[in-house]
Amino acid sequence: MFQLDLKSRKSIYEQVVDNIKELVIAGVLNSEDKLPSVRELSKALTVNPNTVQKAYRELEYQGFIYTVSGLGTFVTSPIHSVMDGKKAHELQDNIRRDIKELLYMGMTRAQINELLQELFEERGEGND
Amino acid sequence: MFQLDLKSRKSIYEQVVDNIKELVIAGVLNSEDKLPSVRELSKALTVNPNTVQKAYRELEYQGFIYTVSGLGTFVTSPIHSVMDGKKAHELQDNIRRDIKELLYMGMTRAQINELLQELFEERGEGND
DNA sequence: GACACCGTATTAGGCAATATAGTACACTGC
DNA sequence: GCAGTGTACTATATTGCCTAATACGGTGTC
Repeated sequence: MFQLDLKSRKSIYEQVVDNIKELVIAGVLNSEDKLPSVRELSKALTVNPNTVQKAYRELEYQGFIYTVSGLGTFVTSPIHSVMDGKKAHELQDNIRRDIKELLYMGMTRAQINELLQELFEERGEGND
Repeated sequence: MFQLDLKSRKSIYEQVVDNIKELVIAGVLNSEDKLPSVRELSKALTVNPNTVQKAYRELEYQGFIYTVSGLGTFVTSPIHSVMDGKKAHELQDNIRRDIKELLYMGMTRAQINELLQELFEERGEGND
């Protein structure tokens, strides 16, 4: 499914969270898709089931997945996690902080606009 | 100088790093300004001198400040920390990741452009 | 009901990072 | 010399992460 970087400063469960989040956002995992079970994924990654469980709990808290006891865990449809105000705020604050730092380092406004342009094109976004 | 949030998930030294970084980027602390001494700031924040020292070491590593033994620590002129490739890359990756997440959550391209617009205006930036 | 699969909870221990405390050393300017 | 600066070191307590092992309850199949 994905690889772990044991040399990373990030903890394992954080890496699991980030990787799955990316798969969902990129559309590799779609709404209502079933995720690997805790035991299955823990075996595949050769980590402890508790570690995977912690990652799933975090992903559920963030609204990306939901679980049905006895059945498994599934990808939430995006409509359910729409604009959780607090989270959107945090993301925007992060972006603001990072862009300010890039500007301080000498990056130009044009270069930043270019970065966004590439992102939008990559997603085949419209103009709204 | 600033306040610490002891309830935060962030460690103390990280909060010190972030706060000082913001002061530098916002222009509250200017190039060649002298920072409070390790002992002075640790007393003001009622934390251990070692914790402040760790924060200063990190800020020096990131290129925001420099130290002269026996004299103190000072703000680096921005020209010295220009576009450290690795760091700029990390920042851009962060921005990419956060914007993708915002788009997934339903934020529109227009709203994101607006966010940037506000940032640029706030800084009184030109058009390049 | 038996069984296999799911998520979940609990307890325990090891390890690393964080923060504290205290002490010591080298450098600079007066 | 002295006061102020950064820096280094040891030791300790606390916290978070990760592992290990075990147990419990829900669901679907037979």
